[in-house]
Amino acid sequence: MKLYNTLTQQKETFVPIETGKVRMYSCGPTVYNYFHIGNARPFIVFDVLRRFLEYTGYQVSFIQNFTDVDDKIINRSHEEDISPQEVAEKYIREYFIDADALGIKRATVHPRVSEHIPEIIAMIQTLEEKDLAYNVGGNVYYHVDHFQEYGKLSKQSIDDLKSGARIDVNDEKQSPLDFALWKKKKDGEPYWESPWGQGRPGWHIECSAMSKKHLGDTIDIHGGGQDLIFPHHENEIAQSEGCCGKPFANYWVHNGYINIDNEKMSKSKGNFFTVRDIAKTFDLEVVRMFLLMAHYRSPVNFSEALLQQAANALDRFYTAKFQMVFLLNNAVTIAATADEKIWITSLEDYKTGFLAAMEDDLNTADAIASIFELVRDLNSNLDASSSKEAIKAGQAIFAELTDVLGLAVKDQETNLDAEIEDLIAQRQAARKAKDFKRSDEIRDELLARGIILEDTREGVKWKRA
RNA sequence: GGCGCCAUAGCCAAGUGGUAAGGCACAGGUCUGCAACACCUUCAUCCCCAGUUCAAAUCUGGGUGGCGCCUCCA
Repeated sequence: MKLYNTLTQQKETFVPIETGKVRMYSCGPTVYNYFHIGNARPFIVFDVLRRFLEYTGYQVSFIQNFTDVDDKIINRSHEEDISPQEVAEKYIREYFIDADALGIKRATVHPRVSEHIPEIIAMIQTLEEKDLAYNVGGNVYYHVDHFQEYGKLSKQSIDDLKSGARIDVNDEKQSPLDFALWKKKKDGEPYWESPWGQGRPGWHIECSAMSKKHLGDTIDIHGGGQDLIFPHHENEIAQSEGCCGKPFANYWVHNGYINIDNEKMSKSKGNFFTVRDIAKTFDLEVVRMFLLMAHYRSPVNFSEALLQQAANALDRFYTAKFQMVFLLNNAVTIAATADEKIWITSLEDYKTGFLAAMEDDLNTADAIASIFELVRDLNSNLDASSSKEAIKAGQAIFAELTDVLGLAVKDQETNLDAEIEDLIAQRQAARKAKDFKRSDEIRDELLARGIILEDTREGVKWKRA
């Protein structure tokens, strides 16, 4: 497949380091709060990339960290009057609740900073030995001027960065661009013993250390939001390549922002919606659909109206999926006819289109268009006279494609209250007796209870509103 | 100041040289007791100007408008 590589600023054919295997790392959340929809985008995008790579036959080692040592967590622990560890534990649990509802698979490993302090210390020591780090009274900084390639990811020269840098009040640093690898302990903060005294790691070093530990010195794909390109990923490169003397990641993949009224959504701007809040109004699968209907690198605007559009679109998938279940349960013929066999073969075209889209820099928008075309075909060509073989073929290709995207994964509910079942039966009796007034009353009442009835050619069906 | 991104129908959104995918909404039709679902039909020449080319939404130059990074941030 082809992936847009931020490092080279062009689409490149993906070639893994080791045949058949992919090592990828994606920056995970700082666990101090519920995550917002802007955070959700990379989680979903890289989940889909991972699924697609697995679908195409790769064995994927996918690492997504939890940042559980951080200023924001410490602040939160003071606010909530619990320990930083408890804050982190709490929001890691909450992360999984939302991530599960978004259809995000668990990473191969979800490493935590607090469990990698020895690796972090070792890495900083190596950087010190290579004259890429210096200690100022317990604070250790990265010596940016000593890393020749600094700026290669963000396409900035050190001089340009310096001229753009805000005045730094920290006069310990030899250059304003130098960043902390190890922070000296302050009162009321968690700390670990180190060669430089008690303290804790800086933000950037954790990803370098955890990536190295779980995936090795050079990885295939490193992902994250575009806002991490500088300084975070630039600094990761400086640390990892400075330490190991090898390329850190071959492909740097960055997703675009989510905007509110055309402005970037971010916690610092305060214009954000947490996924947890959205879950009150929408099934979170709708959020997944919404995001995948656009290319991962384009900015997307967020609003409830747009989410509703996505919800309606997703309904189309489910209507087709459930219709096939219904048809299969009622089908009388087993084997496909000659015409059906030809039709079954023709379904492969949708897969071809889907794959071409996904292979072109993960074009999920185009891939979803292929699924919509498939859905129209299924709706047009499968009916009560279809054979089980044909219906199963339709189900198989639909499931195969939607599974790659993690969409339309839910099964139809089958259990209804006896009372509601009874009402449906009463309505059927009324309809038979041409008592449409009564039958419409019942339909309205069920709608009020969140049950939508549809009288199809094959009989009455229901679904949740 | 440096670096980068974007501008396609009412809304969303694919499309990097050959005369505009898909979804939502809307309208008309088939189906239905009605409705819903489904299906059929209708709905754009791609921000502006100039250029390259037999041919450009797609390449080049210049505008206009919007956004992002350079500071914690997905």
